[in-house]
This record gives sequence, C-alpha cells and structure tokens, in this order.
Amino acid sequence: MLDNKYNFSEKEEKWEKFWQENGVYKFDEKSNKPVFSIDTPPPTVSGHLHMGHILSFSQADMIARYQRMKGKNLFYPLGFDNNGLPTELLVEREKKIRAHTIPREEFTQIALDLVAKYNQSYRDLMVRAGLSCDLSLGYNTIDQRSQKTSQKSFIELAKRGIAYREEKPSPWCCKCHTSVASAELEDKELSSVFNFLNFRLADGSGTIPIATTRPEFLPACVAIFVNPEDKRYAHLVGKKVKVPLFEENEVTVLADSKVGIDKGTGIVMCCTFGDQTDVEWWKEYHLPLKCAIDDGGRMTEIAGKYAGMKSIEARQAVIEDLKTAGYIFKQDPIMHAVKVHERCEEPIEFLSKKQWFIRTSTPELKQKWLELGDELEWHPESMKARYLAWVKNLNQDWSISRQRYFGVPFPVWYCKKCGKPIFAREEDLPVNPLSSMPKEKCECRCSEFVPESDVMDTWATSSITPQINCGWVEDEKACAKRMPMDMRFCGRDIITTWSLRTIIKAYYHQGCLPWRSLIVNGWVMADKGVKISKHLSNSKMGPTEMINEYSADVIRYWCAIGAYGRDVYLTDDGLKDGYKLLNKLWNASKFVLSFMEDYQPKMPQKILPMDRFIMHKFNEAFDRACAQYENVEMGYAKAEVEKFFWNFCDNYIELAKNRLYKPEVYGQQAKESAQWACYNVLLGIIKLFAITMPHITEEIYQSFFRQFVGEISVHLTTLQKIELPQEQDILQNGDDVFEVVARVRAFKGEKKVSMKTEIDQMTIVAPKLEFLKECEPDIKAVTSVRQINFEVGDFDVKIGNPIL
RNA sequence: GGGAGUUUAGCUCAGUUGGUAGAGUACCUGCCUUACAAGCAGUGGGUCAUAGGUUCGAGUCCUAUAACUCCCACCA
Repeated sequence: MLDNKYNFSEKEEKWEKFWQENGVYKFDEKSNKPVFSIDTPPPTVSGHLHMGHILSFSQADMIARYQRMKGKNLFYPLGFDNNGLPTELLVEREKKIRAHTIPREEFTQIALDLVAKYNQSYRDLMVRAGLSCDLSLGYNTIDQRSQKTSQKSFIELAKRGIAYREEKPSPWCCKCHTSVASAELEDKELSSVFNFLNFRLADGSGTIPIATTRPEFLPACVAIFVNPEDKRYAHLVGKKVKVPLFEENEVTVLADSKVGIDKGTGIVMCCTFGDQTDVEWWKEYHLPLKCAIDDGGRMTEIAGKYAGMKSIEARQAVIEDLKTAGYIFKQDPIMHAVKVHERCEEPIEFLSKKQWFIRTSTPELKQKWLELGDELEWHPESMKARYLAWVKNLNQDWSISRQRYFGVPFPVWYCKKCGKPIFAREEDLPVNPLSSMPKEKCECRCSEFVPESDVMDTWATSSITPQINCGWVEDEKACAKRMPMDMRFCGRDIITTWSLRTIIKAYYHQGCLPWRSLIVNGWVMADKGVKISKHLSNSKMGPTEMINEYSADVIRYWCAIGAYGRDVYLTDDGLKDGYKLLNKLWNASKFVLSFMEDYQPKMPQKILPMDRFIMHKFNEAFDRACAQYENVEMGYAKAEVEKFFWNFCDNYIELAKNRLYKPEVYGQQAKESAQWACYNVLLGIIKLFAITMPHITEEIYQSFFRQFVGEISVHLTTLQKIELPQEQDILQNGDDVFEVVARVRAFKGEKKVSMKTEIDQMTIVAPKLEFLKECEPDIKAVTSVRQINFEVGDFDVKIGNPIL
C-alpha cells in the first residue's frame, strides 16, 4: 500500500500540483457554506522572502485549513505589494534605468513585467511551503484595480475634508529624494563631533557658548534657546545674537523648557530644520523659515559661499572657517543616535513641502481608534496594549505624499490661476494627472491646470486591501456586506503602521472594522536576539534551502510551535521533532493499512472495549485540539494531536496488533473490531494532521481513505468526531489497562529482559474488575503474561516471574 | 523617560479558575519486540530569577528588585 520509505521531495511536489490543477483551494462563489475571509498581508516585492514570511504565512494557513475543514468557504487571496519605493529601486537596479527619465505609464509597465517574474517566484515558494491560498484571487497594489481603489479612497477623503494639503516640515530623505513618514524612520548610532562655538552678542557685551553637531545649519539659524529655569543665562533672554560666519544675521535669545540645562552648554541654536524640536519651536514661536538644504541634500544660496556643497562637505568647510575665525573653542567626538530612513539608512533631514495628509490625530479621532482597537479581537491579547499605547501618543496626521515617480498617482490637478484642486471623476479612474487633464473648467473659469506630480505612499494603498479584496470599486454595497473580513495576520512591528491605517481607512469608508480578528505572529530568530533578515548574513536559512533539506511539512510542523505570537528560534534541534513525527506517521499508517488490504469499512456488531476506548480517547483529543484552534493556538492544537498519536502508536497499536495479526487465535470478530477502530482513528489523525502537514497526510489519504470518504482531497474533508454511544468511565478504564501494561514493561526493564519475554502469572488488583476482565486477551497478548488473576481492592499489579 | 514581553530540568518550552512541579530533547540503563534503532521500555535530574506580602496553602495573585528582548520618546 504505502511505500517503504516516504520520499518527501517527490510526493510534496506531486500533491502541490494536484491541488492547483484540481482547484482544491478555490473560493466557491456559488457555495452556500459560510465564508471565512482572510485579508492576507501582501508581501513587499523587493527581492526575496525569508523564514519570517514562512512562519507568519504558515501559522495563518493553519487557521485557514482548520476553518476550511470545519466547513467554511475560504476566501483566501494572495496579493503583492509592489507600488512602493522598494519595487521602484528593484526595477531601477535590475533594468538599469532611472524612473524619472521615462514616462510614468511606461515605467509602470516595465515594473509590472518585472514584478510578474518576482510574483511568480513568491507564489511558487508559497505553494511549495504548503500554503492553501486561492491564487486566482491575487492582486498587485500597482495594478489598475488597486490604483483605482486607492484613488477613489483619496478623492472621497479629500472631498470630505479628511485628506488635506498643507505645507509642513516633515522628514525627508535626500538620497531617496522624497518625504518619508515618521514611522519609516529608525535610529542608527553614528560618530560625530560636538563643536563648541562662541556666538557674539549684538550689543558687543560678550559671547555665549553654544554646542552643535550640525554647524552647516548656521545660515538657517533663526533663534537661540535657553531654559527659563537656568539662572546662568536668565540675563540673556531677549538679547540679540550674531550668527557666526553669517554675522549680518541677528537672532533673538528665547526661553523654553525643552532645553536641557545640563546638555551641551545649556544653550541651543534653533535652525529650520535640524530636528523635530526645531520644527516644534518654529511652529510655536512663529520663527522665520530659512532652508539651508535643498531636497537633494545640497546647500542652498542662503549658505553663501557654501551653496551647492553637499551638507557633509559644507560641515567640514564651515568648521575650518569657524576655526580660522576663532569661533570654535572646543571639539568633542561623540556617538549619538541619528534618525535614518529605514529603506536606505541615510540620515534624514527636515524639509518644508506641500504634502497631502489624512486626519488621524485629533482627540476625537484618537478616541475612535482606541474604541475600534478595543472592539478588535487580538491574538495574542497582549498585542492590543501596543496598539493602544501607540494611538494614545499619536500626535501627527498621516502624511501620504511621496515625491517619487513610481506608485499610485494623486488623481488631482491644481488650477493655474486660483490653485484650487480639481479631482478626477470616478469613472475615469485610474488616472495619471501627468498625462491627462481635467475635462471641465475650474470655477474661476480658468482652464489651465498644474498636475500633481507626487505619488501616494505605499501605505495609502496597502491600507485598503480589505476594500480591494471585497470589490469596493465594483459594488459598494456588496463590499459593505463583506466587511469586516474575518481575519488579518501580521508581524508585531507593523501593528502601529499597517494595522492602524487599515483600521482608519475602513472606519472612514465603511464605518466598521476592516477585520474581526487580528493575529500577530512572532519573529524568527537565528539565535538569541538576532532577527532573521536580509541585513544579516543568515540567508543560508533561506526558505527554499530549508524546504529542500527538511521538507515543507517539517518546516510547517516547526511553525506550529509553542504559544502563538512568541519569537521562535530556528535550530536543527527544533526541526528534528518534525522529522521524527513524519517518519512515525508514515510507519504507523503503513503498518495499520497493511491490515486493510481487502477491508471495507463497516461498523462491526461487537466492538471490543479497548477499541471503543481508543475511539473515545480520539474524540477527547479532537475536542481539545479544536478548542485550541478556535483560540488561534496552532502550536497547542498540534501538541494535543501529537500527544494522542504517540499514545495510539505505543500503546493501542501494540495491544491491537496481536488481534490484527492472528485472527485464527483471537477470532475474526476481534480483528474486524480492531480494523474498525484503526480505520476511524487513523482517518481522524490524518485529517487533524492535515492542518499542520498537508502533504504526507494527502499521500496517506489518497492511498487508502479517498475511496471510502469520497472527497478528492483530504483538505476538503470535514473535521468530525467518531460517532459513538456514550459510555461511563471508558477513558479511565482504558487508561487503567495501559497502566497495567506499563507496570509489566517497567518490570521487564528492571529485570533487563526483552519485552517479548513471557511472565508466568500476575495479579491485577482493582476496585472494579469488569472492564479489565473483558480486556484479558489483549492484556495477555501485549504483556506475554500466561495467566492473570483478578482481585478486588486498591489498584495494584503483582507480577510473577519471567520465563527464561 | 514611557510601554510591552520574557525568566520553570543541561537545552527548547508547557503549566487554564491558587491545591503534591510537566513534556520533548540530551544524559544514563536496558531491549534486534514479525511498522518504525530516525524505534521501544525505563531511571535520574528543578530553592519555578531574587526579596517581601496576601492565603490554611503561591510557579500561579500583589509589591519591589535584577537580567535579557522589543516598541516608542529623547538625542542641540
């Protein structure tokens, strides 16, 4: 029946092909089964997937498989996020072109062609890893439909005043040539020099010491700040100070509590803009705006002789000149954390530009996000706290403009005369304003327009995947009915960005949550504290390599580990257990099925006690496993099934195999009874394990069970308990029999004799003997005890002598 | 500075509402037993991070402390 050895690489690919060819995972539009919908987070297309993706997707896939086998109609798409900077950089790198040198449509087409190749490799790997997505439901965030959805969302929000355009200083990456959201920044420790300068007071009454790491910002200096509590400098407040090297510029000394008295000299210069604090002071004190750096990171004309230099060159030049002119009195080398753009690790600047924002941070809105976060079902529950804490601290609106070329364009033009924005009509979407013009005139009767050249940040589109999935642009009412979707999964690092923004969009558009539950997976660690990522040289643990070496089922087995949401370590030891289980499952199935050659499953007239017991025991494990799956604990669910399975192998099969082998000794009825139990229990195990290990279970199902069950794949069967009449104390009674067997095994171990060694006699003492007596032939067979005596009393087993 | 998590056997981790500390693995001792030696049976091994508290009783609840991890804020 089954091959002697299970050859995973051959079988796994065979069944993956089978599932795709037979549409096993297809969403059925016409079905009247309840739908279970998953808003799969579209992976960013920037090169390759890593084990973190496999962990996250595999864990979610187990929920999908569980729900499917519980009779749900799965809506389980696999989309790709490819409208953002990472994809643009990928295309530029691979095709050796510069995005802004060719028309946007053309570049997008090149990107789509290239991305198709990457999508296919992602898809192939997802399939190879055993995921059960419906590949026909996929989308690209750069495709026409996603663009249309995203533009429709923008227009609707803009018309409602929720999206607005404003000039605001915001983080800017000079390398990527775009503004970036504060959530896209990270800290990097860099070495720098603290320069101590003497600023001259305008009235000639002396100098004041100021320390700075960015002296190239001197031309943008607009004020000096001291702490109002600082008695040393109280007399300075209100005085005018000359800016070194730019002495025609005089700025005022102001007092603000944000100044650290013991930091540097306790006096700070405020430039527009060196950092976030400068931005806040600039706003609060209505300071003038002086831009010393342009969007390419070069000094502007206000920098005088330094104009045109890169900021870092300018810094050196300025320091030299400061030294020559005698302004510098001390230089301290320091290490300090600098905000860098997470994509390119380049330090960011603050530049003031006109940007589109979405309102998210008023107290009323924040209250709403808190309520929605509370309404959402979180797994694990503790992740909610992160979200709530983040929302409470939210103090900026969501910036969605990017000064890039590739992406979803803003469908808007501005009137040349009055500046009023003209939005594209919905029926014309998607629109690229650079290549078309509004059909109507502006209210001011002007018919000339300036197109918006910015594109939307990728989050603006990836936050509407529920609307893309639910067909918002095709049918708003149907979409509203389909939302909220049932589940979204994501990593804990993007709760605050992706999840919150998706919640915000669903609230603005549909007035509901995007999904009922959010499951937050942990990270794959290469070793204690080392996250697997492409930045580290641990790509030998790439998913393809791992699957080829260990099999997809073993990798999935490992993915179902421990409590959901915790970080997991990827080690050889961790994979060994899965390998062992696969091997055991294969051997046990091979063995059991070898007694089923001509078997036609049929409930026998009489089922022997231990056969009834093992089926009840299965039902108990089944309930426990399902409860764990309902609670999004795939690891615990798997452990429940596994625990039962090893018990089934080591105790039940050992006991029943005598009856299967020798019907001439134990009777044909006894064999059929064992066959019935084995058939039901093995099928039940195969179905439960199909959630974790879809390949090997399919092979076993196809080799035997399919002919009786009927469904073309084990993954389309329904999880159910074995139908059995209630029976008092059956679980306890059966466990007692196993206990007797364990005592005899321990006895043989102590005597250092083989397990098949016969024992002359033993006495079983128990309060109730009826069940044990019924099992006498089984006990005798498995323990090789010649004669058994029974006595009423407290449970005990008295064992005689081995016959050597 | 704010928030979250972790700390239980050599290792990886369970331990629901408080009631005699569990599994796997490793180690050790046996066993070729007609599915599986990648197997089977069995032994040993823990001041549950530390210090207090509540309780008849604390791994579990409370308070503080320590170590490690992550997120956020600050970084002139």
